Amino acid sequence: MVREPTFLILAAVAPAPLHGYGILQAVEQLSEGRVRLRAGTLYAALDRLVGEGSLLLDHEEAVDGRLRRYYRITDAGLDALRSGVERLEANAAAARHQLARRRERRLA
Amino acid sequence: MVREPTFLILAAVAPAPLHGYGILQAVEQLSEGRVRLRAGTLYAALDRLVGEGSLLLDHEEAVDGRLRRYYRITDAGLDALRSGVERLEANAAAARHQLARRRERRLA
DNA sequence: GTGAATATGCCGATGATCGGTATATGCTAT
DNA sequence: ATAGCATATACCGATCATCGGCATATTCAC
Repeated sequence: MVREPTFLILAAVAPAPLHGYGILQAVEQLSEGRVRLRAGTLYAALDRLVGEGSLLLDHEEAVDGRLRRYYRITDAGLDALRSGVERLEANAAAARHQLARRRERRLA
Repeated sequence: MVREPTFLILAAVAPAPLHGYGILQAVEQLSEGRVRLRAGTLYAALDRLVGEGSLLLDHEEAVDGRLRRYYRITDAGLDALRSGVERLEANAAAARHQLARRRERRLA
């Protein structure tokens, strides 16, 4: 399964191409501050996701002499993200069901 | 974050004490066949979860000369499971939101 | 002029999971 | 009878994503 940082990186890039540092901030917002990516995690994940075909380098932009490398999500990346969403929801629902079974058992 | 196999193990044990092999089968059912735990993953996770205080050894039972070791979830384990559920749901919702933003952008 | 934000990237360590193997019993089909 | 499968626990080395820290360079604010 795709892990939390990778999942949120894919989610961050889904709407439109975004550069590394922008992804860092987007992930923090998306997760309401719960997940602050380490730079090492981010750039390693970007390389890996490009290698897998989930992302691709869209273009590079120089802003104030600082290079921005924009990544775009691919169809394969979208598939991975969508199936990840379904998987998270299925696992959450299964766990909720188990917690409900526990409550029933407690009352019996 | 708690990973998928660990999360499903906690969910499996939530309703009532269960032994290792029973957990293996419960996780497979809970995940609708998507997750088949390796024995190594399972027993290592059980030891780890007991060490963390999320599970504890409830009792041992001998059935047909085979020892069954029953594990029970603790209050700390329930807290971990519940916050895991919320986290999965929040991440799934955030990703769905991003996918919707993408669709809006495509149409514009 | 010091520190924070922006921006990318490398590196070693950690740790959960994978995949395989070992051991032992009981059941079932050939 | 015996080979294979299910039950049941457990160890082992390998993999790999993430963590945590460090390096580098520029711009902006105090």
